Amino acid sequence: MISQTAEYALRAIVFLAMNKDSAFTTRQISKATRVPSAYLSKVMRALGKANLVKSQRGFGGGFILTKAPDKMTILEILNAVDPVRRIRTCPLGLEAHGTNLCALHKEIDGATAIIEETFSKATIADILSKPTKSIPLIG
Amino acid sequence: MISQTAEYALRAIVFLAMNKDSAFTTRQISKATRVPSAYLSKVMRALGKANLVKSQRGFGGGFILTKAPDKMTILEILNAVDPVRRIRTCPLGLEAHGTNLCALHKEIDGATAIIEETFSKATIADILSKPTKSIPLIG
DNA sequence: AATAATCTGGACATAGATGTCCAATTCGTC
DNA sequence: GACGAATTGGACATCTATGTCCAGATTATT
Repeated sequence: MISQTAEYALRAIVFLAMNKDSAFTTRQISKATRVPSAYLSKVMRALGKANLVKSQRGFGGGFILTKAPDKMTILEILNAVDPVRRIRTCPLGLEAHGTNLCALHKEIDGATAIIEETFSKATIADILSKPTKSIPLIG
Repeated sequence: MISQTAEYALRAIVFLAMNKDSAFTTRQISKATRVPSAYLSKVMRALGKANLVKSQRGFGGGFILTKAPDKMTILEILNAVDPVRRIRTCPLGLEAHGTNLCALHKEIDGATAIIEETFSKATIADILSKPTKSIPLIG
């Protein structure tokens, strides 16, 4: 459904949102989210480029969210690391089709649109506030 | 959204459904759907194993659907080549979570469920009957 | 200023998805 | 039965996603 990288990015963001007033290092986030730390480093860079987290180098540095969890959607995070790709032109490259998708690709794109819509409405704050038997990520 | 392999499988099935009374060879399907023929051969095998097409070897052989297009759903085809994976246990492998997904994974699995639901309701016959400016796959 | 902690960027390694190829098998036609 | 058409199965090649590593830059502390 979503890539491994996207899964990692979401875990990291949720973790930061749970502790949104302090910065955390890659190693700390890695430990809490069980994401390989070297790889997480890459993912965090991508999140930084997309302006979802800001980073501070050096001693006492780390990552922190750039905005409140209720302003941050799952879709934004996915798009930062592994963009949702809508189908805009005929995947067969048929000139005659061009921008008019056939029914098959309309259907697939329709499903993609539903996902996009669903994830655009789901904020990180929603995740944190949802009653559940398991605290997100940890124990 | 869906893998390349799944896209290819859907094209092949739709093509066969459009001509559901005769058999077509890999080469013919490949030409019509613009799927690399050697790779399509593999995809067709997978569809055969899943009992969505039956094959006939030798002269005059080829592939034909095993059932009517209105009995065949997109989900079945996806599951034949690239199964929709629901999240059933905590992806972090946290013992304490076990089968109780945290809110993040509930959300992701929820989206997966929506896709599963959508595609389980969409039959190949639906695709063929939908009014559209572009005939599926061809011209 | 020296040091240690931390991110940044990029090179490299591994694994899985995608794609190609060929020998073996099956089947219809002659 | 010989031949050509077609699938089957598996080996191999290539590309992309995932994962590891290290040198360089930045920062707080001393």
